[in-house]
Amino acid sequence: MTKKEAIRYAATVLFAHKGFQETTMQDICKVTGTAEGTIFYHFKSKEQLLIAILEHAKTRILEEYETAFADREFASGLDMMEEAIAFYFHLTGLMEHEFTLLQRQFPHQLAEDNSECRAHLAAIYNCLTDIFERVVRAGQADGSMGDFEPRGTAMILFAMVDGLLRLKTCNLYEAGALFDQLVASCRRMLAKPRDGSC
Amino acid sequence: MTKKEAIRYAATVLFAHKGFQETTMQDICKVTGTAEGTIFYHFKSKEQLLIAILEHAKTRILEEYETAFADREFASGLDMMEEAIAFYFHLTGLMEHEFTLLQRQFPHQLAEDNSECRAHLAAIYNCLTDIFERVVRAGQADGSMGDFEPRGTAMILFAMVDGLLRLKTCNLYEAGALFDQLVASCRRMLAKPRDGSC
DNA sequence: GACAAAACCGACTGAGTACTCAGTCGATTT
DNA sequence: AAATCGACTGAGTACTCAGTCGGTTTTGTC
Repeated sequence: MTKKEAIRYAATVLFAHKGFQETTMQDICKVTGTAEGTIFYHFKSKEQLLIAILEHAKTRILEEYETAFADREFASGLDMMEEAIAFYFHLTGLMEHEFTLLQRQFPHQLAEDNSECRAHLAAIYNCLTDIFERVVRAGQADGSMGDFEPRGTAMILFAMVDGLLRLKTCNLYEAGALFDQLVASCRRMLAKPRDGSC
Repeated sequence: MTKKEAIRYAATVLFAHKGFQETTMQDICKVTGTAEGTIFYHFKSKEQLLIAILEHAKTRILEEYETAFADREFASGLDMMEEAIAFYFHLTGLMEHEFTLLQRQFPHQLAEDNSECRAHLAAIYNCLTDIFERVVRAGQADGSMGDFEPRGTAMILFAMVDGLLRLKTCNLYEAGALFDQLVASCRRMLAKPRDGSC
């Protein structure tokens, strides 16, 4: 790992767990064993360091998405939904620190007046919500899901998974323990309603 | 409004939207038109000011809960669920700044090594999640809901509502627009499965 | 080995920041 | 009229932190 990568990684961990403002450049120095000047040699400001972290996270998330969903076939929309939730859990395990960071407000705050930051965040969230929208459309196409408005339903699914992850971040509940229950709940929520005629 | 209340209110708004570390005591002075010393006369430190805010939020939430749910009868668990979600949306409108603040990490961070703060947060989250647990138990008692593990189901419901609210806080989606769809989704998720025999 | 460029170092700067404290002022009590 | 009180003031203090700059080391190339 190059020194630049080490700095970015250390900053990711520290920003995620201590906060942006709460992390000093000297904290990053201590962890990586570099001098302050070195950080500013590679990243021209603390803000640019954060943006580099977000860009890297975006790139990795899009890559993981490609390998997980490109050229895949699913038995039904409901099965694809299960796969999508599993992918989300897998991703948050793989990129734990990055997701903790994304759950914080400072990236969204920076996004308000920094278009580069805004673009990275938008790419990440579009990718994550589009997965669920694709799921709903696929389920409706193959008849395994009811006729619900796709975008809104996708946002509800995303809110469920993301909300559950937040409980973990805030030490309120161990999200992983609810995986099976979550999938079962989503199946009942999305399945085509059986009409009473029989 | 007394000066002390004005300071607490201004701090709530500023902490919620700018962050704790990012808000200076001088910011609060400007908004309230007081001198710096006055803040420290009423609250012995910046941290104690935050704790006072959380205590006040806790008190109000518990009060609102009392008036909304004490001595109420519901036609069924499913109807009570709808009422619970409506209550949550109502509350987040009423105490917008407090909820934005609760969605931030710094209260949870302070809670780690401040037992007073931890107690206030625990009281708030226990109240909010207990509502949903009561809903599930009531629904199972009257037969309108399936036989799902109550605590886990309550956490999923809470994650849905809280996750949706977060989308709003992060400017990703207007949560209110999904209220009807959310309620309908939860009904399908919780309703007793009709077995195929007929 | 010579040389340039890239990478790295760490003491230093100056703009803030939380908190203090001696003192003001109007109201109430003695 | 004197004494007491408590809310409030704002300049001062000790300290922190992002960012700079002049210098040193490492690396790649001929």
